[in-house]
Amino acid sequence: MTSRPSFAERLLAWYDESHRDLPWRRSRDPWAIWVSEVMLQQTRVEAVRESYARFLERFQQPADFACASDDELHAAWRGLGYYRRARLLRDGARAVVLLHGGNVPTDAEQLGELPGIGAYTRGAVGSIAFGLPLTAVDGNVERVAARHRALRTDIKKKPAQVQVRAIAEQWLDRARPGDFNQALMELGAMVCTPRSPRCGQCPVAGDCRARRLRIAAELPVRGERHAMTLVQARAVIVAVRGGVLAQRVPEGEPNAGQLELPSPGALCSVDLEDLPKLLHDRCGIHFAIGLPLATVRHAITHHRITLVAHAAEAMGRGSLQAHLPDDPEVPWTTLARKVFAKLNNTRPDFGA
DNA sequence: AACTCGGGGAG
DNA sequence: CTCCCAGAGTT
Repeated sequence: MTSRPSFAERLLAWYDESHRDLPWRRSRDPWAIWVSEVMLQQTRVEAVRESYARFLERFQQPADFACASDDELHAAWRGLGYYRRARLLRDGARAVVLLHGGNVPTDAEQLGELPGIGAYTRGAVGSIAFGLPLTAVDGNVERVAARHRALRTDIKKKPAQVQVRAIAEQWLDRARPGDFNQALMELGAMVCTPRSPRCGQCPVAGDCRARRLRIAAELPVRGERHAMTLVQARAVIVAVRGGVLAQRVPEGEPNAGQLELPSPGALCSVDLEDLPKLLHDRCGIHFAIGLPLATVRHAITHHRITLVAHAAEAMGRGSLQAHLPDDPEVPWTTLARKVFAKLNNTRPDFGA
């Protein structure tokens, strides 16, 4: 009786035949791989495509990014979200400069000790850039493993995580670990998708338990999600020479360090009558509030924000500074940019 | 173990 | 609308 090709053999044959030609798959430079892996954390491939080449051109080596300013960092990361990832990547780049002479360490343990590099990124960079026999378990791998073995326990809980690790370890092709890890993720992204999996195209469908049980689309099992919190926020638009007044988002709040329109906070529900006092508390300035100019919606983590931006005049400036609304180098929050975009649509003279 | 961080595209 | 994505750090 001839045995079926191994899981890795079938997967790699499929990958060699049909994988996407993505920019980071054309490089074996550990810094380029690292950057791509961090950008891809919780972020779609198409969103990363746009930022990736530009980032690497601006920051060709860890040492280049290690000395980036906060505003440079923000400009390079704009549109990707999770800006903390970028700061951790910079921390990691600084550690590489300080501890390893500017070269990404080829040792798995040293790799894993760098800021921002957890188990997944260590496995991805180590296997892809250096050929180390490490697994790289991400959401795709969790899903493929849960389905192939019909794991019905909560995929994010410890027991399932341990099982998925063991399965990936067993599957891993130690001759081509980097290609294997990418192939597993490619399968999750293109075939074993969260909804409507394309089992007919799957190279390992033959021994997939979930498919045999016809429960592939129901796996993996996830726990209850955090309920959405509705927020009715308000902000003011104060047009001055040189742009509009902006405040820095304080540390400890989402988007810390970026610029927002003066407001009691993007996650703070506000009645119109309370707005002047709350603004004074936050900015130390008295504002005369005018009519609403724009209403925009935005979602951040588990908050659903409806922001009303009012025309206003400021009695003094305090610590607020004027910035140009449409300058891509200014670290406006996405929420603020949505307001500007709306104003440009409804009042075409606004940006000028 | 639970919670936090952004944003957008698919279904 | 809802869900999920090449996760990691903090508490």
